[in-house]
Parts: sequence; C-alpha cells; structure tokens
Amino acid sequence: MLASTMSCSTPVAPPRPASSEADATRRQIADALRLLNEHLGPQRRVVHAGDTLYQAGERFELLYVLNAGCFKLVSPAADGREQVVGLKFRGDWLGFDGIADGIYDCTATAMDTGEVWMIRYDALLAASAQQPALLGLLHQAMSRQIARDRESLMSVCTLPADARMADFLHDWAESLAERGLRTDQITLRMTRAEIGNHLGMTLETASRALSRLAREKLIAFAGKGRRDLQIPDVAALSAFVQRVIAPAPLLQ
Amino acid sequence: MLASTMSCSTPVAPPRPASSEADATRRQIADALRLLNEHLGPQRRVVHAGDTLYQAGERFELLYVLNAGCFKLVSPAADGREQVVGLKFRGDWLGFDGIADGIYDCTATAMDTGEVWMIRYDALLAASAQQPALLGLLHQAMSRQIARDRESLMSVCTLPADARMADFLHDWAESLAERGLRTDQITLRMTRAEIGNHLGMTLETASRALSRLAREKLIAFAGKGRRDLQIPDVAALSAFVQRVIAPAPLLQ
DNA sequence: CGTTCGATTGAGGAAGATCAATTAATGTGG
DNA sequence: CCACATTAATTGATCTTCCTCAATCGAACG
Repeated sequence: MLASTMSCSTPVAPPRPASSEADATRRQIADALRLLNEHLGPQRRVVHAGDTLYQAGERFELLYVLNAGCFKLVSPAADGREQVVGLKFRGDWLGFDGIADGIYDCTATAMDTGEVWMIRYDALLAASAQQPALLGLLHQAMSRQIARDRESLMSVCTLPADARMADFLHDWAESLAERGLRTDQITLRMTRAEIGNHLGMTLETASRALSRLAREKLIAFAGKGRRDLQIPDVAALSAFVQRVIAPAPLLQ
Repeated sequence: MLASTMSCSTPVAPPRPASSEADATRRQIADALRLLNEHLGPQRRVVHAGDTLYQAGERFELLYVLNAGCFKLVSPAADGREQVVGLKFRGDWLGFDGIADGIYDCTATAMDTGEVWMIRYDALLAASAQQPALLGLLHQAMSRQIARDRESLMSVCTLPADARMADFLHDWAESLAERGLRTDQITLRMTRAEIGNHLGMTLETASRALSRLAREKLIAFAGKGRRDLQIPDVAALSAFVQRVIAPAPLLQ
C-alpha cells in the first residue's frame, strides 16, 4: 500500500521506540482507515505535488481522507489575500469546510506524492445508518480539526516569531511521529513565503527564525538545499517555546 | 421567549430593512432551533454574565445551543497562556471541541444574560436516526465553525492592528445583524485586555486602535463608559480594511 | 469618599516589516 | 553539458509598528 512508501519524510521505522501516545494515534488512524475501507470501499486517487483535490468555490460533494502524502489548505479572501490555513497528513480529513454551504472555501493542494480516499458525503451519511461508528469517525475528525485550528490561533496570537516557528516545527514533527514516520529528517515542502504566510510573518522573518533556530542547534539543515531539515530533539523545540514564554524564571 | 429580550445589543427591530442574506440566516437559525426543540425537547438553562457552561478539562457530555445572550470561549494552554478563541451568539453551538476526546478543551463563559439549550450528544445521535435533519444541523454548525476559525486566523495573520480591530467589529456587527439585532448600538462585553488577547495584540494597542477608529468616525462611543459603541456604517468598516490592504490603488 | 479596576495616553525601546543586495538552487535552450 | 535565466533563500540596513513601562483619568462599588 502506498502509505508505506510515500510521505513528507523518509518513511522508515521511527528512529526510536515511539511513545505509547504516538502508538495510540497510529492505531486510531489505522482503525479509522480500515473502517472506512470496509464500509465504504472508497475510490482511491493518487496525487502528485501540485495536484489539487478541490478549489475554493467548487461545489462540495466529497470528503477526502488522506492515506499518504501531505497537503496544504489555502484559503483565499475576497480581496486577494491568501492564507495557508492548515497542513494535512495521513489520517486527516479534508473538505469539512464545504459541508455548511455546499461549497468548498479553500483549496487543497498536494505537496507531495500521495494517495487520498474519496468519500461521498451522502454515501457516508447513508452508510452510517448501518454503521454508527462511521459517524463517530467523522465527528471525531471534525472536532479535532476545530481544536487544532484553535491551537494555531493561539500560537499566532501569543508567540513571537522564533517561538512560533519552533512551535510550528514541533507540531509538524509530532504529526509525523504520531504516524510512525521519522522526525529526524523532515522535508518542508513549502517555500519560506508559504511558511511565513501560515505563521503570520514575512518570508524574511521566517528565514531568519529558521537561521536562529539552526544557530541554537535546535534544527539543522540536511541535504544540499535548505528544505530538508533535521530535528535532533523534538522536545527541545517545545522547551524553547516555554523558555520564550516564561519571562525570567531564574534568580528569584 | 427569552430570545427577544436578551442579547448583546439592544434587541429591537433592526434599524433598517435587513438584507435578504441576513434574513436567510435568521430563518436558518429559527428553523434549526425549532427542529431541535421538536425532536429533542432540550433542557433549558438561563445564564448570567460570568456563568460557565463548561470548563476546559471537564468531561464532555453535552453540546449547547445558544438561544439568547453571548458567550466567549477561552482556551488555556498547558503553560498558562490563555486565548479567547471565539465568541458565540444566538444559534451558535458550543462544545464541539469535546467530541474528539471526551473532554472539553476550552471554557465557555457567558458575557451576558442568556439562555442555552442543552443537547446530550448521545441523545442527538440517537434522535438523528429517526430525523436525519438533526445530523445536518450538527454538521452544518461544525463546518461553519471551522470556516469561521480560519477567518480569524487570516485576520490575525494578514491585517495590522487597526484593520484587525475594524474587521473584528465588522464581524461582530454582522453577527448581530444576521440575527436581527441592531448594530448601531452594541455593547462589547469584554475588557480591552480580552479583545486584545483575541486579536493578538496588547490591551494598549487595542485601546489605541479603538481610539483611532473613533477619530476616523468609523465608530463612536455611546453611553458614559467606553464599552457601548455605535457603528454608524458597518460597510465602512470593511471598506477601511480594504483600504489598509490595498497598497496604493490611486494614481496608476 | 476613597479604593479598585478598566481605559486612555505618552515616551521609549524592541520586534518585525520593508527595501535591497547577494548567493544558492533549479530550470531552459543552445 | 554548459551558459544563462529564473526562482528561492539569506543577510544586511533602515524604518514602521507594536510592545513595554508608566502616569493619569474615569467609572463602579463598598
């Protein structure tokens, strides 16, 4: 299955025994996918970097569940502003924003080779009459998304640029870890401009933040370009965030 | 019914014929409440300013639908940070964040006298077997919330402080208008610190932003205190946002 | 009537945006 | 395969915005 050969980071066994929490998440994802597969036999679609699943403004019909690869969600405003509002990994659902008004309001673009399962919303509802657990999956995924979006908002609202970048990388690495992918070697498939946009800073500030984190050995650039990076210690990233928040815990 | 006597703004007929769009929203809300009432006969609860429906960390059991009044949602981070992640008005649902893990992860506090309907999540699911429209309501509300949260993120990420404040006031006014409440006289039931927190700025910056908007006649302070304010022209607020975004559309 | 809390306003400083130049990576046509 | 064009990333210099610190004012409350 594609899941084991595609992803944003090199998809081999995790470098260290995954925590039980990460294990739980991975099992949850596997169970969810199995359930969907058994009861809906969803149509598959292989995507390549740059492919879009749907565009803002299109009529909503399908939800997508990501089996491999990674996606970005870009939301356009009427006035031309664009915002990277989210990143999606294996097990994540896409398209919820279309349910309310029958129109997607962002664009989902693959950043990587991957595979998505297409779920007709009406078919899902119909099938969930027989199999209520399907509904549980949907609600859980939507609920999680709401919670995750709030964390993004908090990050942007309460952290300075460097910490925001650290928090972002931490989340990314954790998302990979939860899925059993290695986190010591990840590839950001976004430009500095896109990362900056997502984090509410300019591309220059994003670049500088990465440079500073590298200078402090919290990350390291692998490969030739500066898109592959290495996170020696994921926990050190959140420690950095904490340190920035805590004003002066020393001497007192 | 309480709906007609309580709200964040003086609850009389709208000052001008509501747009058909606002009408549609109002009808949608009324229909949704009727449906919930008929099929679930939800228990009611009257709340007063400061009451909480649930706290972050509590076990999830109930969803709430707001019939009157307004609420704020505050999300606490492990490290002590707090973020006002949303504001809720009549017709809005509260508690979605609890579905995924069975635990609420924010605190819902009334900012006003109001009435909420309590919906047992399991009862809702059970009832929706007979009445699929109930499920539609739930999904629509969750989907809308996801879309709205993204708009918040975009506002924080792309707008300078003044425009962010203008956008915030515009959204607030529009939320009231959609519900048939007057928008020319609204009461912000939050301190400057809370508003600033929600918008990712300090309380001083929030205060200055309000002062500047007042200086430009986009808002006016009513009453004696500075919590009641008047929005002579809601559209002018979004025009202001546009003006800030557009670099220099003149002469060229 | 004083106390307290919230709001406003000012002055100074710091974080981040903008402008600009340089370098590195990628792609293209010869 | 190389020269060249193009796009992304980095870094520096400057300027703006916003934060921080502080003082003052106003309203609400006991």
